[in-house]
Amino acid sequence: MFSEDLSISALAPFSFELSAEIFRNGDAQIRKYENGRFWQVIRVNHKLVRATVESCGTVDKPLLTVELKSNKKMTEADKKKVAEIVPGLFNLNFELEPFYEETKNDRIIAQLTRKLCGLKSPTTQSAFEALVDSIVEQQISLKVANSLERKLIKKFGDALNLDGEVYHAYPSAQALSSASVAELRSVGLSQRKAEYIKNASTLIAEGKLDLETLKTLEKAEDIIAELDKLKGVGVWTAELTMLRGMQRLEALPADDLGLRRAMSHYYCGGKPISSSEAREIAEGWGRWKGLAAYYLIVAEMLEIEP
DNA sequence: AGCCAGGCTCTCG
DNA sequence: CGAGAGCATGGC
Repeated sequence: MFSEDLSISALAPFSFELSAEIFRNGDAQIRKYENGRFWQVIRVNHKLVRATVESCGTVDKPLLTVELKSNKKMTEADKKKVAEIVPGLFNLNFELEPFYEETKNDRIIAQLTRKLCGLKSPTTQSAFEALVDSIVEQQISLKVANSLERKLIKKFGDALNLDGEVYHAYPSAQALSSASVAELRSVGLSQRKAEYIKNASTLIAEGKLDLETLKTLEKAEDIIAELDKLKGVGVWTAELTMLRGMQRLEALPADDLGLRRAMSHYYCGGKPISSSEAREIAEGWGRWKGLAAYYLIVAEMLEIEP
């Protein structure tokens, strides 16, 4: 087993503890945060590497240490690649101050951002992962979806064996493309979702769809429109893919039940709201409405009141 | 037991 | 076109 260490800085303010909290009840073989340590398998130049991240700085002077373990020897080029990948996972280079400035007129968001200062939203290593997860999560409860996602990852994701402990990377588009619909269904997916996932994976594996280019489009609405063309992908799935997998935080997923619950909790005394009411409330949230939405969801999860 | 859960497509009228 | 059925599994 080979081991390497490096340290990575982040734009302040950044709270690693708050930002990693969302992974607390993750799967230890996939991605988890526990006792101040976050780990997951990442793909680095075709090698599988377990990255373990800890904070050794503060919110105002953030610094992270990353420990890498692999069965293959890692080069300087690999370490350099990790120094690009890890900041993406936690949006380390996103500047929060302009976001805080733009939302200061919304009393509730302003108070929550103060209590959650330094919280950044996570991003999957590839946009593909966010797309597939979002398709899996359509309509069903998050508990069911998480169970299906874990099965999908463990069945189709490459395994990394370190000292007898097995970890899984997220399945590649190639792996899900070459699986049969029946195999995909065996993890509990419906016929339709298995077809959607196989279809999107095949387009990507064949180079007919490039999500990593799509995410650079200037207008968020163009990204959503492009994703929406995929079979099985509507606006909700497109917005979640963008927010979770493309570091594009402009979209407000107003159709999202979880967000509407959080908004109703903080803005309407728990009375259920429609998606158009959600859009009205979010008028004052500035440019990164998806990030404001994330603050609400995390605040609700941590039972923080303004 | 049965209904709903962080949607979407297809089919009818 | 708008409304309605169907989907997979787990929790209540």
